[in-house]
Amino acid sequence: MLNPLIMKLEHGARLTDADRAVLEKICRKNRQIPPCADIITEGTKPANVHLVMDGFACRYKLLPDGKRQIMAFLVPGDFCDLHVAILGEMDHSIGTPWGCSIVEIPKETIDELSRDHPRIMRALWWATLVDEGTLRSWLVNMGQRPADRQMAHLVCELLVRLQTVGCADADSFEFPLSQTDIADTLGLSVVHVNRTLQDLRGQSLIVWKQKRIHIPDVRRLMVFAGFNPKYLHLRQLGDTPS
Amino acid sequence: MLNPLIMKLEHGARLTDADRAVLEKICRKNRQIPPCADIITEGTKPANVHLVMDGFACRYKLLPDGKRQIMAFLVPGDFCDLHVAILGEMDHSIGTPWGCSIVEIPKETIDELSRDHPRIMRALWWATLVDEGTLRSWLVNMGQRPADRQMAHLVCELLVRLQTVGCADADSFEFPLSQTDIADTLGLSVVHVNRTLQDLRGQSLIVWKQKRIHIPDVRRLMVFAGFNPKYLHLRQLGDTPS
DNA sequence: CGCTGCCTTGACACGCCTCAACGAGCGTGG
DNA sequence: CCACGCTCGTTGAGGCGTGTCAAGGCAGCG
Repeated sequence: MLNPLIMKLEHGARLTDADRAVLEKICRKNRQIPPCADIITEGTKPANVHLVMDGFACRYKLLPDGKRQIMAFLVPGDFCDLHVAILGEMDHSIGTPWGCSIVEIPKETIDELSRDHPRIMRALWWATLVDEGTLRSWLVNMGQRPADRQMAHLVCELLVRLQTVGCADADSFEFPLSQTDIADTLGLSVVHVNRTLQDLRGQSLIVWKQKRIHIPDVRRLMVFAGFNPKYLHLRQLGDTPS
Repeated sequence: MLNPLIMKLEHGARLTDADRAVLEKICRKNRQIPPCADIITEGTKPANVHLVMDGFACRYKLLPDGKRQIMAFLVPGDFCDLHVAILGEMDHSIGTPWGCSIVEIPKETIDELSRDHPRIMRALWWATLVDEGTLRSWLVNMGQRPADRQMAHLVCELLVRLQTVGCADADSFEFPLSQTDIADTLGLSVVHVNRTLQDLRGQSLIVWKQKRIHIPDVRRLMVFAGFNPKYLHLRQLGDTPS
């Protein structure tokens, strides 16, 4: 199986074989995180940089009244805290209610990359900026779309992102989240998520069972959601260099 | 009057007098943007980098059905498109329904900075990451807070950010936006924004008239909004280096 | 076997939206 | 100088989307 980080970065920059070898070496030591564990907690300053290699994690924030807002899903190839060296303390937490495997990369390795491998470093900044674009897209989603299209949009995004790293086939992917997780992502109640989901299933837009989402007609779902993948800034691998 | 960019970056890195002089020089050629003009339009690739020096601008996205979502306010010292060299095409627009003044910085100048002034460059990345933190905070705002607290939170954020660049006094600041702009920011209808505002005024939390917002009791508003400025990652100027 | 977590359903309440109309302020042109 | 048209803020009435509360079903698991 191919390395998801490399697969992802190929969409953000042209890598050489040497670059790939360096990345491959960095990703060697996988570590399994059990379900419901935090990877990084708000207010701390992680010593290493964390990278998801398998499964799902999420950025989230807990409010004083116990509400939780999920602000991003981290899928294989995504960094948790690439920027913490610049920013200092984490202003949110990263956890995995579902379990995942990660790689811990020493900060010094990142420093070495920025010194010796400018192409890789540029690709890492590309990834950070795509994260920001994704965040903006979520904001549009929450602000302007009704619940059913919000949910559809989220599913489209995950399909494309997972395909990019080889973790989804043409019309389905594994999806370990609970309806409560979706509710905290979209700012809806669980009850409403449930009903909306039934509605989407009734329209044959999304079929979700046994921790797997299947999409009978991808194009129809994308139209329904108003999904435009441009914000992910994926370069088709044959494109001219940017 | 002091340069807002320098004032802002002082919160993100330790600058030397030489750094300040370089930044000062970069900001010399102001250009006025008339109200309702776009500074950068979605789908284009700007040739220069744009920096707001006075007034307000905003990142926004237009949906096919005409809805608008404002995703960020850009105040003096904020960059519009620092990252476009890495990302390629803009995935959203930047405009100013209210007029503002900006500086255009050639890309080559940014390249020079990254070669010759690593401290400044680091500060610029800090600014980008703070933008991302702000975006996350807006997501929490929209997802978890009712309209009145959303609005209060937005006002708190703007007060602090404008104070940082010397554009607000202790309890008030100029605010040229319309209620429609606020509605498109928070994902609410104008009518509801209007009523919520009256409610806040009734509680003496916010007084907004003649394009100026005044806050009778800042601490009370922050508590009401659940505002915690940590996400802005402002270093107090006496702090130890990060 | 009886937990416990998750999904599901129903009834009801409320926040927020839409439509529609009107008023205040202001620039423009007759 | 006033009439006009524009934008923006304000109000009212009514409806829908979504939240809350509460209960029950089902599967997984110790």
